[in-house]
Amino acid sequence: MATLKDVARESGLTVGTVSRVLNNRGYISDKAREKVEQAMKRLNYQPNEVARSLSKSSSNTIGLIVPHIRHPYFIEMISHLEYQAYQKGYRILLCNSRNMQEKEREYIDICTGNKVAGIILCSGTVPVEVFDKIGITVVTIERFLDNGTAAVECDNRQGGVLAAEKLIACGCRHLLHVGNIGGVFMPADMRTEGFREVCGREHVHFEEILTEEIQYDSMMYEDMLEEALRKYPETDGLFVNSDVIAAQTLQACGRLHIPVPERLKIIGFDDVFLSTLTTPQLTTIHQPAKEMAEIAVNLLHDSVSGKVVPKRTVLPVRLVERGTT
Amino acid sequence: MATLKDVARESGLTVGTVSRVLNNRGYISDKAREKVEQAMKRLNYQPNEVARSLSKSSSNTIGLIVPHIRHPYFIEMISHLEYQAYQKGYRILLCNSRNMQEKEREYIDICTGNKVAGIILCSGTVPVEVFDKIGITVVTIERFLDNGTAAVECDNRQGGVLAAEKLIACGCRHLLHVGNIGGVFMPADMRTEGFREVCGREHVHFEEILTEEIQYDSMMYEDMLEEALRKYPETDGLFVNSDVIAAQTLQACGRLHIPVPERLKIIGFDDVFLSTLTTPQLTTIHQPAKEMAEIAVNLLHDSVSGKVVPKRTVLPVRLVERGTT
DNA sequence: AAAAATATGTTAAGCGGTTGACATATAAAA
DNA sequence: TTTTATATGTCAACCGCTTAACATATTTTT
Repeated sequence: MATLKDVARESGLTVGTVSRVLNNRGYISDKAREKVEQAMKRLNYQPNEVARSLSKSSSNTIGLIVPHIRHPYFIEMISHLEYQAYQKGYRILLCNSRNMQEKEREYIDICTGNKVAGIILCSGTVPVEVFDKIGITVVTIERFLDNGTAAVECDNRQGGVLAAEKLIACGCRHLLHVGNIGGVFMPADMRTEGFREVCGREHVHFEEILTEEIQYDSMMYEDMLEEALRKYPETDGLFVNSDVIAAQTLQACGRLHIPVPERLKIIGFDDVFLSTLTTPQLTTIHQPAKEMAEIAVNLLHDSVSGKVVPKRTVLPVRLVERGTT
Repeated sequence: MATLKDVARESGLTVGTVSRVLNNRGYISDKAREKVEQAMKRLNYQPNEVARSLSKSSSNTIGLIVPHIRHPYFIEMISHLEYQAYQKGYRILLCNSRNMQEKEREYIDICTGNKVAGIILCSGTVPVEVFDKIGITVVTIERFLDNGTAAVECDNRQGGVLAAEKLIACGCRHLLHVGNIGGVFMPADMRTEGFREVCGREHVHFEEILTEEIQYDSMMYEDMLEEALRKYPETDGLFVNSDVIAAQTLQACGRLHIPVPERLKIIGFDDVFLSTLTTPQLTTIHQPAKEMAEIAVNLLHDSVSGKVVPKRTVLPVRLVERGTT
């Protein structure tokens, strides 16, 4: 494999000049640039990114920490983030915390050890202090770190509001909401707030169920939903915190012979690919994942470049009506 | 950030000894190991993987090249591969070729530039020669490189056989198969072979449709399927090359008022998460993604370690019967 | 008691690119 | 013509870890 030195020799220039060309630094004539490029082509030169990273003590890799690769929401995020990162010359080091503090910690160490440019954090099992110590730029997506870390989120509260309003407008009077387990605060918890607010204002009765982590990890919500629908048989409107839950609710409804949307209306959250593949298709709250990903990468890039970045970016959601309402 | 030198000073030993401890090389006494570990803990030492990779001119990162992150099949693969890699001390550099030769080439360059330990290739838009040149260990999953590269695949032909036999056993007499577009050979093409074979042997009439890349990339098969079902209205048994296609076929059937499985039976392929979320749930050919991922990582690891590895590993598939048959 | 195995130290080159200090040469501007 | 901007060369340190060569000391084995 050819090195910078080889390119210097081949082009009749020095490493200094070649490096200048490579990094667009200082004075370079078109002639020199041309010569260097020719030489690189002839030698099929491939810069050694590892050496580069070492000498700059920073790579162009972004550590992407998610709690769950297979969860449709994170799939969308990963996909969009990869694309945005690629566009800006970053690579993605994929870190799956599996919602376990230990694994998340290890992956954080791996990120620092690999001198990532920054971390995009979609997981949240680790205390803030850990991030304070490592001295790496972090941007969160739909997570909250209480130390001023730049965060990108969607308007979760508004999502809850839209869902409740829609269900009530559809004539539902016995609502049920499946939200996140308490514990650490997450932006997604605000969905519940918005939902409660509207129900209160409109004097509509509602019940609440919080999902456990084990369900989140395994994406097995079916039994829980079946149980819930048995417990609250009068339920005629359901707002759940993800399309995965909504899809599994449909399965449960099938078993319980509850016609949707006739006897039960369902609204999910995220608007992922899956939501158009169920029968009926899911009415859901659209989360602008693409834009969130783009903004997250931009924030990271700007932040790494020393720019001042907004600490909080909230993007609008919207209701997408399909077949379950 | 503490360096090896700091650890050496702190432990009262030399870099040589510390490095020996870190890499489990040469003679080390338990006392020395203890001292080093204590010092590392006190200094909160984190080895600089970049420096390590530079000096070994190889990192512990695996370049994972997929053609499509959002496609349910690759999601499963990515998820399993991440886990297996993590278990063996490898990281994942996520590369999405988007089924474009140019992007795949670029990502290959990125992999070499980043001195990945090896590449796991689930994409296949680039000619073999490219891989011959780069001198990096490659393992393919469900792809074929005509240069002896180790490949992991499932028994695709058998999958086609099982599907055809099942449909025929269910009484279907007008079969339709949706397979891959021609062009480059892929193991998945063997599904079609197996299917044809059984239909021929059993004298059952069948039609074939090949999907275009644009559909694969966008995962928009619905219109195509609707058209196909219009073109072959007598179809009573359908075998498609992925669960995504099967799920979208169900949507098309909904619009065309074709009852499944009463008037049309459908068998998908892959057995991904999605297949239990449609209505009815998908009968499908189970691909042992977890095992394939594990084997792929093992092959890569062994191959990198200089061991001789099998050039071809074929894993069994099985029919999973659910609601569409 | 001699030989071999074990354990650590010392030193320094090497991985490949970055960067700064300083020198020098040419072209453009004042 | 002098000054200034532009362009390149030279040299060497540095990023942090690995590794080989060689020396030396302590144990263990024969």
